[in-house]
Amino acid sequence: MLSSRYDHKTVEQNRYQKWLEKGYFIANKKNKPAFSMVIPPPNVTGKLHLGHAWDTTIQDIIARYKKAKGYDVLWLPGCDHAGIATQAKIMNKLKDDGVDISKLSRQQFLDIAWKWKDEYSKNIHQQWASLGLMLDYTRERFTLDEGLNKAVKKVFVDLYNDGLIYRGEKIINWDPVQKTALSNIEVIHHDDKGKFYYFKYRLLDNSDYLLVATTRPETMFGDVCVCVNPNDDRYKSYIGQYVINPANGEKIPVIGDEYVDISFGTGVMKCTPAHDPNDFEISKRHNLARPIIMNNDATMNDLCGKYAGLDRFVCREQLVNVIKNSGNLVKIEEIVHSVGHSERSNAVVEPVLSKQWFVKMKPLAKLILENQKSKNKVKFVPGRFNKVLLRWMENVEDWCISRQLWWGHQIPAYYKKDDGTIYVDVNPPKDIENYIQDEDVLDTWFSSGLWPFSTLGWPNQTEDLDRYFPTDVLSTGYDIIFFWVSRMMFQSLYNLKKPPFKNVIIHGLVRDELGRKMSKSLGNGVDPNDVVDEFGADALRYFLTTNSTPGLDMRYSKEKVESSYNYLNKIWNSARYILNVLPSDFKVKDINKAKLDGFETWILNKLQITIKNVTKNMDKYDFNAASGHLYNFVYDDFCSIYLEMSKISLQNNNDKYKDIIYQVLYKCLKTIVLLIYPYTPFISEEIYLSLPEHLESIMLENYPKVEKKFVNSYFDNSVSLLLDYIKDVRNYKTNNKLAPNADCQLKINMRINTFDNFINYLKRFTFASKIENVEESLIDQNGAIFIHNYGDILIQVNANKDDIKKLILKNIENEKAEITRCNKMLNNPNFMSKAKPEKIILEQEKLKAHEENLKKLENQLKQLQ
RNA sequence: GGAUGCUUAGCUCAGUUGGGAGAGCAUCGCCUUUACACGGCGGAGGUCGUGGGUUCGAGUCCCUCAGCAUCCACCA
Repeated sequence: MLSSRYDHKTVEQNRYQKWLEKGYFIANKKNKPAFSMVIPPPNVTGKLHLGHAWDTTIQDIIARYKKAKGYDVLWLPGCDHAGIATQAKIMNKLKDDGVDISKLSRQQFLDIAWKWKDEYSKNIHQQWASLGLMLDYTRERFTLDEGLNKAVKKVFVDLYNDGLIYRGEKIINWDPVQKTALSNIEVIHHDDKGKFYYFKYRLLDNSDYLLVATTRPETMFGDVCVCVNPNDDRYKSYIGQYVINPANGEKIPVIGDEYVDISFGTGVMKCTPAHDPNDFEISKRHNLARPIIMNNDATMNDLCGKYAGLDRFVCREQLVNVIKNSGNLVKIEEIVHSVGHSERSNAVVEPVLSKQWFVKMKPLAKLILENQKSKNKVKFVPGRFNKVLLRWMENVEDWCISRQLWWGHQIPAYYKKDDGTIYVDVNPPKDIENYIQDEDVLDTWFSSGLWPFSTLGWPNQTEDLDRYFPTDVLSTGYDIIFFWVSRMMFQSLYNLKKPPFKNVIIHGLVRDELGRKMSKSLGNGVDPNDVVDEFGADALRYFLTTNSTPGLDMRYSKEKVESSYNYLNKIWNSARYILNVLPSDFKVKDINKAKLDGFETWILNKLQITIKNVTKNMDKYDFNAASGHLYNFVYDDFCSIYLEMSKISLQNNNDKYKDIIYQVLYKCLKTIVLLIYPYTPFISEEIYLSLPEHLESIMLENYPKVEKKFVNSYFDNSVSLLLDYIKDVRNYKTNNKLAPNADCQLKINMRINTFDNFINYLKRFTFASKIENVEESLIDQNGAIFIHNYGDILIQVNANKDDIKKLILKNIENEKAEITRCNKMLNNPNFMSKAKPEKIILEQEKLKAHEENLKKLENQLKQLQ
């Protein structure tokens, strides 16, 4: 028996532990078709946020739904080592603890990091448990574990041998705080206030100068020339001459290069090959030197004279002053321009020439582009994200994969000590003592990209790989399509010749109640733990998955979590009522449909429609729509109508029919619980286990199926009629300031078949003392008449004649408008020839009904006058 | 500069092939009726961003413009 109030804490307590102990989460049902997903591995840097809760709840709903549908479901958990983020966090903590980081060895650091990882993955496990996620922990993996390392090394070596990984010197994005290279997409561009400095680069004889504008004066120490467009008549003649760099007094040539945009700025550009990607390209064309002028912490180096050792921005300020004093500063413009920042440290990224490892992207991008034209196309939900991916892949540049960190997969490249010969292999060279392994590690996303197959045992041909790969669904946010989805796709297509998943469900971000992105600096983050504590995991899960549209952001709303909670309370209490009303010797029996009366036929039909609609939308991963159908059924059809009506039925029927009502109540309740179960497993399990007959757990149940024998809409019209009558009387009473239970007498004129007890139901819900069935509706001079589309009710109360007249006139107007509308359509040759036949018949029937109503109304109006 | 998404009730949002505008919260009135006051019943509230087009018919399809948001590329 359920307690009198829905209390999420008692419902959710210990439940997860029991599911775990029973092994319900473990995939191994070999006799069933396989269905698999891998979790997007969260970073071991902190707590899970609402975005994780959203993403994983979507997956849990799918997992539980598919399991109930008869699949052998594998949902594989794991965490990501998150190289830069984790290393930075650990280093900061060590600093705070007073540890001298400079004295830390690589191995010492790694020992600390692994302990950190254990601690944080423990937190993550706790959060997964509190959300109720159906994860198969027997297969849990970590992106830095041994198996993954084996996969990473193999992929690196294969790509290297295929010429798709190379080591080269290029301009990369340098994070001077983390002191590592970054890939292009780890750089966040946003508009910052800046300055545009105009400097004179004077000719050697000081007869003239070229005006050069720059936003980064400190890079002038790396200038090797000044460029103009050879087609620019203003400056053509300067090509071949020399000018003086006002920063260091060095003489540099003026060269012509068509890259220079004649219409931009002054039309003269300084060229700093080691600190700008475009300048680097120019230097290749003109065979220029590429001096690097900064240290790896973005302080100036020895090439910068007295500025050596100064931070780049301090240097900038001082240098500008010096040049100003020398008379070579013309003006400073305040501008807003886009500046690249490190995704993790937020430091201004310094473009700098550096030797790094790269993945050659064009051939790999081609694999994706071709796959998305083939039968094996990965289906994106919503579909537009496929285009987002393709557009990016079409323009993708080579991927810088080496990171100057310790926490990650160390690159399996070895350099011979004497001559630097490179050796790349999954195993170290035999004469390892003659080699040094590359110190760098790989970008975290390199190993995440192998996640869908490395976790299943690849490169070994394991049973799991055979059974569960490719995975069926991947769910993730749109913010990591480029980082992760694309990389998994080409890695899988390259290494396994198959796409890694069949469907990708893309969702948005969870924002705060004001629509702002949740962030630490704003302090507006909502901790899922707090929400679970206050409203329960079920309410949170329901809120997250039913208040959003696929692919769009959502706002967190405490009100809506609360409303979800109230919905669950509604289900809880309806269950409590039903379980209370069922006789103690209740046994589940087949319902003989031949013996069903109106309301039972009606509700069972509604139930079938609900099962159909919910299932249809579950299959489309449209959880908002699916839950909406159930919600309407629960509130409107079941609780507001059937449950209330069944109270009357139970009073007015014999024991035989009462038993049918019990069976129907039971069936509805059980079906509701099974349908909502994927969303809200805890409360569903609790109610399920309270049912008179049940299995060991709702997790072993099958998903409801439409029972065709109960599809029967015969009584729909009469139930609608009854409900309309009730509603109209209530409405009438409210509008006439009568108490809901005020006595009234009804005269009704029924023109359709109804069912037993129709009058009893009507009486009970309108508090009518007398109900008469009359041939024609009449206006009673003592009371009001109520006019209805299907029939008429005469409500005998003391009412104002004018009000009645008004009401009739209003109804006449409505009917006329409807008739006009119908006529317009039916007289339209295009409608008649193009519309579906059933639509035409429908319109004709409507027209007929409206015309009849109009006649009656006009008749009534006449009587009243 | 390119691309995408959004604009519907006071607020937050649904609205699936074009065929009588919906929910939650808020609000107003009535009801403590024996599942639920975390409730029930009834109501009020919308020229569906602007302007045009297609259509018998447009929140829905096409075009224009505006505002907001996001992504990509970026000029020194």
